Order: sequence, then C-alpha cells, then structure tokens
Amino acid sequence: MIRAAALPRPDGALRAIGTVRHFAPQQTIFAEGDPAGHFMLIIHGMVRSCSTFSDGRRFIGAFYAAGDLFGLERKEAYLASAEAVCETAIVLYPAPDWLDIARPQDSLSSQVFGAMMLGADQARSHARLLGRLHAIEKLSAFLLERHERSNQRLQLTLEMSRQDIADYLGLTVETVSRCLAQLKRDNLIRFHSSRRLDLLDIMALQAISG
Amino acid sequence: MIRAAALPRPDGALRAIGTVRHFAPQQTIFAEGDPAGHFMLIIHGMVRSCSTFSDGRRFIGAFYAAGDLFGLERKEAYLASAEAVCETAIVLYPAPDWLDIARPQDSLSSQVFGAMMLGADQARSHARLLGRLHAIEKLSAFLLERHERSNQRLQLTLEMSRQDIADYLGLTVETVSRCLAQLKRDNLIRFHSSRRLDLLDIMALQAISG
DNA sequence: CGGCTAATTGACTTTAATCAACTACAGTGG
DNA sequence: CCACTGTAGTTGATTAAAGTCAATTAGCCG
Repeated sequence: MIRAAALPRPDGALRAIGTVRHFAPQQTIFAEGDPAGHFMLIIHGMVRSCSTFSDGRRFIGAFYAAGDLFGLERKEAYLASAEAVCETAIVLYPAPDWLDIARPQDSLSSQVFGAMMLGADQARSHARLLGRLHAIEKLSAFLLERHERSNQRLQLTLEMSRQDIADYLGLTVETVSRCLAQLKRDNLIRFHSSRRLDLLDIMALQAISG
Repeated sequence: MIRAAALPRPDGALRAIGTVRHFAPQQTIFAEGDPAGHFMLIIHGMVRSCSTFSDGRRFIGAFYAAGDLFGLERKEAYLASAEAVCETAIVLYPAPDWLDIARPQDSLSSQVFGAMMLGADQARSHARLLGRLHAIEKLSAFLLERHERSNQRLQLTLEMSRQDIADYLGLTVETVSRCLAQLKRDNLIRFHSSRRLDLLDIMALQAISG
C-alpha cells in the first residue's frame, strides 16, 4: 500500500518486530474470510489482492510491491485474498488494537479514522463492481446498496438523477433506464415515480448482483 | 463515509465544534484541486464525490448521505469535487494535524495510517479507471502506474501474467493482448519479451490514459 | 527435442454506447 | 387554470467496443 521508500526509516522499525515468511508463485498468503489478525510488509516480490465471484469471475483490486504494506482490515476477516504473484518475501505483524474499529470507540479521532477505513472499503467494493459486473448486475447491486443505507423497509427514494447513477456505475443513462425497465418487467421492482420505487424481491436482486 | 448511527455518540461531539453550511441542489461544496483544509459531516441531504475528464466524461466515486463523513484527504488538495445532489446541510471541521501525511513521520502507527490512506486513494483512482476508461486507455494507465512504481527509467518488467492484468483492468486476456499490440504498432512501447518492455513515449501514453 | 502453458491473432457474437425520437413532468406565465 | 417550455427519463434502431470461441505461435522447463 505505501512505498516504504517514501517514508523516513522505511522498514527498519517495522522489520524489527515482525516474522519473515517466503511464498512461491501463485501461493495464497491469506484467503477472503480468514481472521484478519495480521498485516504485512513486502520485502521483495509482488502480491495481488483478489476476490472471486461464485461463477468464477476473478477481480484483482491491487498489486503490492517491495515496501508496500497490505492486509490492513477494518473487519474481523479479510475482505479479499492475497496471493504471491512471483517468488515473494514478506514480514508479518500482529494488527494493532487501534485498527479494531469493530470495537466501539467515541473519540473524534476514532470517528474520523473509522470513516477513512470505511471509505477505503467502499472504494474497493465499488472498484470490484465496476470491474467485473454487467449492467444489469450493477443496477441490482446499486439498488441494494441504496436500500441498505436507507431506513425504509422496501421503499426506496433515489435522490440522484439517472445521469448520476450512470456516472457512478460506469454506464450511460440509456443503459440505466433500460436495465431498470428490465427489473420492472421481471417484477423485481415497482415504480411509484421515476425516483421512488419498491424492491419486490431482495433475494432475487442479491442473486443477480453476484 | 461512515454512518454516524454505526458509532456511539454519533455526531454530538463532532457537531459541537463545527460550522453548519447549507447547499442548493447541484451546488459545488469543494472542487478537485482546492486546498484540503476541512472535512465534513452531512446533517441531511446527499453529496456526490465526482471527477471530470478533460473530454467531459464524468465519474462519481461515491454518494454520501446523512451521518457520513467525507473530504478526508491525505493530500494538500482534494482529489475529487463534492457537489450537493439535493438540498443539503453539512458541518465543516478543520482537518486534524494527524491527517497531514505529507509531513514526514516515522512511528509505526504513522506508517500504518499512511498506508491505509494511500490504499484508499489508490482504490478510488482504480475505480475511476475501471468506471470511465476504454480498454486502450486502461492499458496506458496501467503501464504508467507500473512505471511510476518501478525504479527503471524506461524499462518495465511486468511480474504478473496477462490474465492478472485483465482481472485488474476489468478486461479479458485477449483484449489486453490486442491493446498492447496496438501500443506497439503505434511505437509507444517496444517488447523485449512478453513481460519485459520499454516505454518509448511517456507523454503519448499519458495523453491516451486521460 | 518434446510437451506444457502463456500469449497472440483471427473470425464472429454479444453487450452496451450512440444517435434519434418521443413521453412525462415540473415550473412559468398568460 | 391551463397552455408553453425546458429538462429528465424512456424507448427504438443502429454502431462500436469488447467478449467469446477457436486456432496458432512463442517461451519455458524437463
């Protein structure tokens, strides 16, 4: 994540307290869902952070090289797998307590720090959507995302225009409109007006969004 | 970024020290490149974080709603604009000193914190690439990104396979191969082997990658 | 040298973008 | 109150970009 060379005392302080480990090409360092108790610094080689969809599609969120830190997670579990791209050596560190945002904290700095972490997670999840989902899947995912952040049970009010949605999902207005029409045709959603709708089948929408 | 409801004492502590401001629909809160001296909490309404390409393409990186914090930047300047989607009220806070990663710090926690911030930026930049660039533009951007992180002047060694590149850029191996062939045809790159190449015209690659 | 995988290239198909009407709707002023 | 206007949204026809399928070539390691 960060190039050690860009910081003073690059890896000296860090390396002193960690455990060195070596990985062969294609070897898994940790898998999606593993308990996230450590973070890592790359000594040499390269690591890819990737996640796989149920149907086999794969998405790589980042490549990490010598000097980069990775595996910093807000959650209890890693959100993506890490695999060695080539012959790689890393140093392993126990995750510091202050990383544990799951634990309730209330200072201003904790709130700001938590917002940053959450923002990073959301950006990664957004990249995954943009990189590997089809138009109809993007729309399903978008509606579910909006639904999760609203308080309503089934009703959903979209504050933004179709153009905004298109620019968020990497599509055109026309495609957004057509996909919403298809979801309506399939009885997964119902419109009250162009910006107010009901989600009729959350499970089906989840199935579509991968 | 973070839903205040998910934290104890949601906005009480924060709201106490900030300045409330109101925005009309479509109004700009801050623009890409503005000095990043503040961050914001949304009281009500909705904000979009967006960036515009030289040719007019627009990309929205995130929507923020009531309770979300946004505008937390590692850099001196905001990396994307923020605009009100609808009638919106926010509270403005001065950015805390410890956000200023540009200033050299060397403690372990600073390194970890900096890595997280950088990782967030990279994920946002990756999302922008995935959302609004064409295949050839993605490849140009990818080569430049790899070049920046290598020490070589013009030579570039790709540690990863074409499949890895495809999964990183949201493309197929065939498209990756065809785009590299086109860049070669246009004399922007030259191959020594399939994973070793020279960048012959950085400026042209930058122009292509938007 | 042979056998395997990675990478390239070509032919064709599919998806989403583009271009072009057309409809719905909100706000304005007669 | 209702016609007029302008914007947002939808729908259809066509094109362009990238994906798929298939065959071939290049590298690599025994």
